[in-house]
Amino acid sequence: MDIEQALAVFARGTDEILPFDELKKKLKKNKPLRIKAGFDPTAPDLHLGHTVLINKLKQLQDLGHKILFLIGDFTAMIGDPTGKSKTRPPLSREQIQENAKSYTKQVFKILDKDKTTVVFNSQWMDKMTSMEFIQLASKQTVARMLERDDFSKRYKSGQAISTHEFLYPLVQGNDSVELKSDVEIGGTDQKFNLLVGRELQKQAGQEQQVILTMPILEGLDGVQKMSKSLDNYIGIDDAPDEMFGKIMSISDELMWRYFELLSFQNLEAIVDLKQAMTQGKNPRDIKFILADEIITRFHNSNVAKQAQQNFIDRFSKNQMPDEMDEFSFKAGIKIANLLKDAGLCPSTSNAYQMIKQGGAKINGEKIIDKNLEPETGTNVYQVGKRKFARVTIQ
RNA sequence: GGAGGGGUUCCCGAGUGGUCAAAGGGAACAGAUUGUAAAUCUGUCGGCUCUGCCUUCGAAGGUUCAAAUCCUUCCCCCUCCA
Repeated sequence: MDIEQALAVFARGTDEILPFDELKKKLKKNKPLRIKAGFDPTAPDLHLGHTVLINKLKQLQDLGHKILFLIGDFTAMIGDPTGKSKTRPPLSREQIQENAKSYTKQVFKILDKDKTTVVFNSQWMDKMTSMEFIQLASKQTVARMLERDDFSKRYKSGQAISTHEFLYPLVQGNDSVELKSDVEIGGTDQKFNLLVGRELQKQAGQEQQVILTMPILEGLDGVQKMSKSLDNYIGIDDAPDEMFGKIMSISDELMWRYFELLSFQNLEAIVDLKQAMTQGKNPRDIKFILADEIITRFHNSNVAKQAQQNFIDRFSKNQMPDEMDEFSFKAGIKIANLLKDAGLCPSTSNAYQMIKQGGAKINGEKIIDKNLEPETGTNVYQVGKRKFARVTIQ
């Protein structure tokens, strides 16, 4: 493969590559590059948002470059301030260990385990003395830190910024020095942190890393970035039916964004789909294609087909799902308590409201009487369109 | 260290003694519509033994028939001056 082709692989789907010419120079040396990507083990489950970046790593790995998969176990204790409007609560060592384990396990669904080097930044950060840490801190100015969009916003709007949050970009940058990385990949929101790495490498007399930023994937709401804490994510460990449902619930507009960032289909194929839609193809069916590809990737093709069938049965034909949680209660229980205890409503107050609004059903029949005490027998209870439970009254 | 401003229900944000479970907006949830899309309309949105009762307005005390609102102490945040 020549350099131009390799560059095309680097560039596909990226937001920015800075500086582009330096990447070219690095590639001309015809040696495997050291590609660094850092992950904060704050959330134990990977979601599709993370995979935008991991997919890119996979592509570069296939080109023969060396992937340095950095788990920021030390930095996690600081809490990355990126994109946050508030200080993050620091994590304990134990939590981080747990999260890191589940991280690597999931990541190797995409990356080739044997060709990936996993490193933890505590490996060198734990050995750093206070003096060295202060020296590190001296390499950046407060004014420069405040250039960061999220810091300056918080500062201007009168929100707290703790001093330790300034240390995050420095530690991340220092990781690049330790790893002698040639390229660092991150989300667009990481741009500042990635650039600090360049600066620190320069001060350390190293060849500077090229930074490559990937777009941030929006969550199911289509507005905020996909994240676990906002609960707008599709986890790569999600059950097939759940994945399917979530993908179907995204807006048409967002669907194209997902195609662009998550699908491995080539760009021409996506253009064809867009054209088909303007010519009257049901957008729902195009979403089916997306769902199929993604579920096949993380599960398999058969399950993906099954998930689609389940979806059609349940929502298009309005059937009940086959599998649901089962509960058993003693006779005399009031309907509101039953709905709460079966996990269909968060509280009895909420249950009364659902009944009032006609959102609660038994075997598909709306519940009218809010004081109902269901008779003995097994029935399917439902709240809204997607919460079901099979309940036996004894 | 000094001066001032502020902490309200998931978020933003009104409320300065009773009419406050607390305006308004956002998010979310339910119903109608539908492609479990968007948009729109309607309703809900602390808890419970649910036409009533209980607990919330940074924390703890106090004043009062009555407090998110007044007083005291404490904790936290912000701004300006040093």
